[in-house]
Amino acid sequence: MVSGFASAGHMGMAEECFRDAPEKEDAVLWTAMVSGYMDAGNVDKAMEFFQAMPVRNLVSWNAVLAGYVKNSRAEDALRVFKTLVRDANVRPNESTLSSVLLGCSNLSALGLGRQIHQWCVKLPFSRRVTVGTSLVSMYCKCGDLEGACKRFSEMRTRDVVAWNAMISGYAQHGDGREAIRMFEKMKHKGVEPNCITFVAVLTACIHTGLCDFGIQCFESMQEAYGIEPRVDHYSCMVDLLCRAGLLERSVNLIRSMPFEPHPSAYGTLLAACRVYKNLEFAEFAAGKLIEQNPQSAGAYVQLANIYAAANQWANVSRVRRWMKDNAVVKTPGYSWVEIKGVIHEFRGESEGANANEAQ
DNA sequence: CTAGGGTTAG
Repeated sequence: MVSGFASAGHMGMAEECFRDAPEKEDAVLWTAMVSGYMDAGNVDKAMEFFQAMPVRNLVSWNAVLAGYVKNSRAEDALRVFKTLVRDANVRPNESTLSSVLLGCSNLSALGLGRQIHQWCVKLPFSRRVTVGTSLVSMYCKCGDLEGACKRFSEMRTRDVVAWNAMISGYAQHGDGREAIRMFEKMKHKGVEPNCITFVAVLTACIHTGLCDFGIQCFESMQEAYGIEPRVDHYSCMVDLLCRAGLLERSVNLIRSMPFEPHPSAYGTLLAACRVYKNLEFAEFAAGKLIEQNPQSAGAYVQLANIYAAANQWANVSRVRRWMKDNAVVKTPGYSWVEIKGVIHEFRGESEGANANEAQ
């Protein structure tokens, strides 16, 4: 019940249940509170519970480790990992390693990642898929693509997740063609791609400018693999089409989506409209963005700039009035400089909906 | 109760 409330984000209820529990020594109960608060982003509360635990097991330690990483506190995660290895009377397992390697990735701490890699080779479970995949991912994110390839080739079994890590690694490093080659190889080996595979492949297409192949993938994921595209797939497609200058196709795709697109899709479109000087679609994209977030200045400014570039000054002032009517708050820009030990702060113009001087 | 893979604009 405690973990039920915790996973639903009702920490108040979870805490009530926790207090009423008959067995106070139960590590499972305490760990549910720790991970519940970690998931809710309340690291301090989570650690209060962890410190107060009468009995800790490996899962409790892993919950703290994973929680720190999730809440972008990788340094703390690594600190906990050191104490875990040194003086906690628990032996790390796969999930310990996954979390700590992800922590290394977030810090781009390649040296430390390598050290942990060397150290974990000796462990009995080091050859499992999960550990291998975590290593591949860590090497990719720390910029050592060669290291990632080595780990990948050492793996005895490679499931979808392992392939996805390698494919997206190539895609992230701008080697879209190699990513696509891996994708073909994966299919050849009989591993079924899943929805995340296609996000990685579409990303690779974006980076490599392979518009037609991307469209082909998008279609085949539905027809050949029965995977329904999600918001992220649509976002990739919008980006792909926009970069190729196919604005109309991109708008049609957005219109055909069975759900609301991610706001960034409109942002991508708007930016592309500026490049390709398309006023009609710019109005459409900016309108949607403003509808979703009328107080934010970004879309108005973009739109006004597009009109200005087309010498449509009447429209520029229309956008300005529109901004005023919606009481747009422009977050003021700050800058500071240190002169002889004194910090001088400057604040940009904050009021006034002057679309030209913004940006 | 913990734990491996994911993207894009400016």
